[in-house]
Amino acid sequence: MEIKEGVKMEDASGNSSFSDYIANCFPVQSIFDLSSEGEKNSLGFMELLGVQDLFSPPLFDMAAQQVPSLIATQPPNPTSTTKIESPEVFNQPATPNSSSISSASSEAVNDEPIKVDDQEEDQQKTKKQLKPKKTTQKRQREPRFAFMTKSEVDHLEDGYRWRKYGQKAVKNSAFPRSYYRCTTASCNVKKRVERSFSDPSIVVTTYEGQHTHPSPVIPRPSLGGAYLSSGISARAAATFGMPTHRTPPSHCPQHQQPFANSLSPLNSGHNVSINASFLHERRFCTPGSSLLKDHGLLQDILPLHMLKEE
DNA sequence: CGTGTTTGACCCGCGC
DNA sequence: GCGCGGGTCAAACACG
Repeated sequence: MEIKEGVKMEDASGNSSFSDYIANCFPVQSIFDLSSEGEKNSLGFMELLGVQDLFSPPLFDMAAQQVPSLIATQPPNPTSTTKIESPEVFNQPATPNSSSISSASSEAVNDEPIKVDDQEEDQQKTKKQLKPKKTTQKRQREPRFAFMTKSEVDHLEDGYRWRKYGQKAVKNSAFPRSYYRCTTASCNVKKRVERSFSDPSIVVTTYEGQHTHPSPVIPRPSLGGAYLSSGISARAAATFGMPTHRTPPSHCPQHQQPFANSLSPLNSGHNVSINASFLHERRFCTPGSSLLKDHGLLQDILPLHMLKEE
């Protein structure tokens, strides 16, 4: 059983797709559709990842600059995109080995990058429920990203600790939706986990907000380990809820294959983007590969050929 | 005892 | 205004 993930567009504000989000070892598809307000959304991918404060700026400046443009220019793929149900847009697999259905989600209604103010607002809005006082300010939501993961388990390991705070039955779905919140005190990241109505084997994990902290689960392991050795890869993956090998779940034996060659939609024609963040994983797919020299964090960000060029 | 889950109640936004 | 559905709270409970 393989895990297949993707990112879907929450609320279907757009329909451009990253149909080839992740292929080979970890076939993940995604759409980081920033449409509607997306074109003017300056929210960098890494910012959305919540890693902007966690890693060295140059690398992520690059990614943040390139990724949105890729997103903006990423044309809808009529051959691989299938609207299964409205309003959410799903992506049918474009490749045989990538059966993940995915689309990207961002509810970044603002073109402003996420700032601390947003987090404060988020805290306020949560408290607001307890207080009868109602502000006239319309509730603002964090950017959301949804991954569709083909898995038997609902709650996938992503390196972060989550506390379930609610569960609701979903209309038109036999499967309930679970609500999780990052257990870290200062972190407001939430995620929803639900099974796809159209395909119960697919788990839709929707992340909302950004982690304000590194992944608390299992510190960086030694090189050559079976787990991620890259904080970036791990965090990037974890931020998006991508299963990593940092915490190989016993309940998920071989489901979670390392993802490599990932995020190809972001990657198409550019080879620079978040997908490179998962490049590292490939080393686990092909451990014998001597082509991959250790470039440290850079290797997690830059594709191999770029490293060679530099 | 600390942490996480369950679950009914409540709040809020939205459409009619 | 009302009802519906989504989202959240928080007490009770389970577990290691």
